[in-house]
Amino acid sequence: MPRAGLAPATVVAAGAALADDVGLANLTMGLLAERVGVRTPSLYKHVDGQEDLNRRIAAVALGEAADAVGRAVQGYAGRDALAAAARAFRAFVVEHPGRYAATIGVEPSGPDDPLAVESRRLLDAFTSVLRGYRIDESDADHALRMLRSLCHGFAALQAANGFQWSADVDESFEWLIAFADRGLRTL
Amino acid sequence: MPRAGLAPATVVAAGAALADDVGLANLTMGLLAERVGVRTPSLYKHVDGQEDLNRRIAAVALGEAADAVGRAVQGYAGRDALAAAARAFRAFVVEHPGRYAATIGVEPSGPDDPLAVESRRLLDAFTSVLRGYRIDESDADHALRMLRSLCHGFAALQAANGFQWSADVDESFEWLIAFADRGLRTL
DNA sequence: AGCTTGTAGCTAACGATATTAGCCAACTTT
DNA sequence: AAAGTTGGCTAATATCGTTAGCTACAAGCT
Repeated sequence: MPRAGLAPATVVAAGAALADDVGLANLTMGLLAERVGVRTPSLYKHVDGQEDLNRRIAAVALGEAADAVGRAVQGYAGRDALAAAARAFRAFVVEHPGRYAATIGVEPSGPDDPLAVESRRLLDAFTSVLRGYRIDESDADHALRMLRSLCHGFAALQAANGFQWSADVDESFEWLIAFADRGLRTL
Repeated sequence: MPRAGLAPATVVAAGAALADDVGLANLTMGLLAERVGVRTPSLYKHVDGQEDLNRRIAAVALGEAADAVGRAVQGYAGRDALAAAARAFRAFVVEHPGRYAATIGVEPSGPDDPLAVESRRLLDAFTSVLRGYRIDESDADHALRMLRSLCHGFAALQAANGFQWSADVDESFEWLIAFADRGLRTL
């Protein structure tokens, strides 16, 4: 039996892709094993179990999101930066619903946990957006939380098909960006 | 073997309470059976399986949330109504994280699905808040979605311990209410 | 009262899934 | 080439969700 040449990173990447394909809830060890061409128990040589796998997928997702947002923001400031960041974030969630779902509800075990590191990177990307506004020191944390809540809430609701009625979702999102921008400019 | 005198509603209520206690992810049929004093398979006489149970819990949660928000809003308008609604909603989510989690990702099967009915009631409660503001017809849907995203996002992030750093979470929430109020008044 | 009938609850059993134990062969290192 | 490390395998176990089929309780009818 020839070796498959797996590595933890390979397994995690495949897991993330599979989660996007079939939904995080349907991500099973058997399915993942099949995807990487190996029998189920072999996965445990690379990953510590389902919880560990989930954490690793979440870390990857947060890192990718941070990259996407950071890249999108480059060269922009103020409203343009806000719009770019929000759009990039939402695009990521829409394209990768499975791995994004893995990030919901996971808690970093400590400040050195890759999860915490990547999470901080994503936060930093949004913080840089806020630098384009004249925001009082005392408002900074609140504003950041507002942005996160807005983006996360919208993305989560959309991913869950939470917006059922009429109006166009893209239009609502643009409206929401304009709303946040106006509010941030008049603090 | 004396009968336990169960009814679907009893089972669902116990399931919701149990979800709040142990977390939705740890809500198992065996645990629920034990809680209501019955063997596992007996639950299936009242509920159609785990998915059905989840849907029913979600419907209950949405109904309760709608009641709470509707009650809180009574007698208030404008900013006061907004603050009351937002606080009531968040309080509900914080006190009932399990049943609220059950509402995320469930899709009503049709317009008569209790899930859809209760969901609409909650939406209506928030809509009534918006009536206190001078909002253009074309903005109404977007504003409603903004409100939902904000509330859901904040509640979800808090429930997941997503706010790790310094600033006080309650303070942030009040800041967020003020932010939304200002934005809605200057549409 | 006795009989009938619907059904709540039970035991037994099955299938899926995560996980562990223990073996063996394939690479790596010297 | 020998030794050691380790990735992959088969086999086995535990936990869940779920179904099948039996039994006995309770309500209604004669």
